[in-house]
Amino acid sequence: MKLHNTPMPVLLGLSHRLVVKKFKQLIESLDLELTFDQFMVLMPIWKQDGISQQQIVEGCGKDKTSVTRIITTLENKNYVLRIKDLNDTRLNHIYLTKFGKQTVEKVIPVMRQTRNYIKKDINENDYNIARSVIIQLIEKLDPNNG
Amino acid sequence: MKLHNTPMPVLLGLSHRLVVKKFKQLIESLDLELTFDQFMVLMPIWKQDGISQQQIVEGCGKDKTSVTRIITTLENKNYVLRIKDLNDTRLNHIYLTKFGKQTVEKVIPVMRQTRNYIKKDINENDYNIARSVIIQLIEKLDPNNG
DNA sequence: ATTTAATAGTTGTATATTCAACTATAATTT
DNA sequence: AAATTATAGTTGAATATACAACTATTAAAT
Repeated sequence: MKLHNTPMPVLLGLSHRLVVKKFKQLIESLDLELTFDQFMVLMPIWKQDGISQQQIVEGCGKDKTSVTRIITTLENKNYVLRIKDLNDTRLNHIYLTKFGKQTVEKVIPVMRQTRNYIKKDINENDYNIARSVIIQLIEKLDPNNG
Repeated sequence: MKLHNTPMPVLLGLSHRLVVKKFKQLIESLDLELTFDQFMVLMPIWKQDGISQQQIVEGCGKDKTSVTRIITTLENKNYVLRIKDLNDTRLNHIYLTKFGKQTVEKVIPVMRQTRNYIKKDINENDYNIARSVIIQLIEKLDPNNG
């Protein structure tokens, strides 16, 4: 596949898919029942235990529908608990179980490893420019960011 | 959502989703029964009528499973025809119908418009660096490209 | 205070993606 | 020539995504 004439949207999709694939290969060696997307949802919960689903949406960049369903999956796998707020019953608080916490903490070094692997051999300055361009794209396209 | 500490894989996923969303909004005004991913598969067929599915895989950066299924959808919508090669019957040739051709040619300007919208306000040199970094990522991660 | 609007989350439906296993055919190897 | 391997494409199952419509609850407006 010749990439140099490939439109940006295709490049973004392709690179995302390949990064996810790489991550999966690495996570496989840990023998965990966890997908990349499930991990993406676990991260904000790990960072802030008891976080609401809406806050998770903001923290992982997924649609609220996806977050709802992934949390259901995570609940069934015993990684998290979903508890209604007593004052505002629209709101759910999501907590990591002990098992969930252990799992996240096994994965984090793998995540870091993946990121280092990705960055290696790429000029650091160019890499930062690429990040900033992608962030500009997001801010431009996301109604919540611009 | 604060983006500056967000890991690259998340940024790639988020940007891709938003670009696709933008494209959809624009395509909506054309009143076509066509998704972004279906268009991504149609493009290489439009460029080379009678192309094989394997070549489409290389041309659109999708998995062969996805391509198989999207082509089935496109066939049902009467955008393309799937015809077995007479010499090598493993192989399918995919042809655009008249309707498929008309549809692609309606969408192409919208695609270009989307790309221009995306690029606008972003420093051209930075944009090119971002492209090249993403291409480096892909080449590094894709077994077929490195 | 009652109506209206906003927010948090869920569900249905259609689509897309991935992995693994599979069929069928063609090309290579010995 | 027969056995092996590679290639092209399909299918099943599990997961993820998007949109719209929905419920329930809280906040704001009049």
